Amino acid sequence: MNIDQILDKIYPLSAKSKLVLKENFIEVSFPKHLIIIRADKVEKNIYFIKKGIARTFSRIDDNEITFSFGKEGDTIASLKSYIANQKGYENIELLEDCELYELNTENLQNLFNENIEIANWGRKFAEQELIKAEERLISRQLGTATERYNELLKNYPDLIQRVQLGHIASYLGITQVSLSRIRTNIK
Amino acid sequence: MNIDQILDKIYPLSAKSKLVLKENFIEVSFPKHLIIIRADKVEKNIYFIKKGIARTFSRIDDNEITFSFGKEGDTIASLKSYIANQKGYENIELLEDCELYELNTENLQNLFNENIEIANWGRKFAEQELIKAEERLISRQLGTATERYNELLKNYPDLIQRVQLGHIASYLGITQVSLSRIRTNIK
DNA sequence: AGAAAAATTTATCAAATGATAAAAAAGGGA
DNA sequence: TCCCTTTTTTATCATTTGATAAATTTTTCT
Repeated sequence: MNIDQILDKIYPLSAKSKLVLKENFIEVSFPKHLIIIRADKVEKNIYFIKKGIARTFSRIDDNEITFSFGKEGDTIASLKSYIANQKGYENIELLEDCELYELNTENLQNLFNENIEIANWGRKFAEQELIKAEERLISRQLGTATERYNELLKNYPDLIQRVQLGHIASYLGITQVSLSRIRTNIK
Repeated sequence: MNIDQILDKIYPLSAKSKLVLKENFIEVSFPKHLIIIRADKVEKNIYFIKKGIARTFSRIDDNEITFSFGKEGDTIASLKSYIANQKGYENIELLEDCELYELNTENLQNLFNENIEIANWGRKFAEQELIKAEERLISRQLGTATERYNELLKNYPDLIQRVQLGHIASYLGITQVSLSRIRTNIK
């Protein structure tokens, strides 16, 4: 998924504004297992996934909780850093070798104040992330772990192939052992 | 909490832009128990709470799940309606007699395209809701029901006084009976 | 105030999940 | 390929939470 597709999906910009915004992106590659965003740091960059997959998680006294998975076209960001310039809650780990579009956000605030199209692009970006956050919140609260696992299988059949079970278990809010049990019963 | 305080808290507007935006608000009062936002409808209005308290919830085959509580200064909105003009996931019920600022959103899209300050106000509004949604998602996933109840008590001591236990239980993701049990053990 | 409705507590039993440990299977690197 | 590490499965027992029902307390309405 290329940068034009990613930008257009958020909000359609004029050719001119798009050029101005695109100047702030660079294309980068990072290896599997890299933790690209750290919970204890204020991050200056956000990323859009060109190719690969990532997961957002927090560590709570020895336990890891996975909040979301991101794939091609999705965002990798410390929202607290991006929005409030404060250190965030989440770590983000690359689960495959990834090609990313990196956006340094220091200059973005100036663009928001100068260019109304880019301001609205930023508005839509936040709004779309907000809808996704709400959907995650709702799906997490609905039904049993078994139901949520089946839901996940239905909506993201490729995820199971690309992500290890322990991460999926922590996404579902159960232990890896419980998920293994559930899978046995489904078969 | 008056409308100027609410608007300023989101993003500081020039006097002129603030007047333009404020023209779209009206002050309204509604009684306790009213369901002001319905999950099965596309809602044209969003609200800010001047006085009172509300809860956001979904009904899933006979069970109710409370996603959030809102108090003075908070927003009451069907995010899907506001952002995507589609029917939302959530019902919103007033838990007290409420005084609200009602914002009809049909004209808001035009303002976003015409006034860069208001566009940035809308951006900040979405960003702040996004941070809140993320915090809810994280807090819901952390620790046992007992820990989450104690956390809630610490952060919102007045909530217990104003909201009935069944709603708090469904917010914590447990049954009312379980919460009652937990409270007995804490004492 | 008094009656009716709603909310909360208490109790019992069943089901789901956690914690731990150990075995089996899969994956990665020299 | 082979060895070592990581991941997944399986098993056992303890704990938490759910479902249901009934009793008690609180709230609401006239």
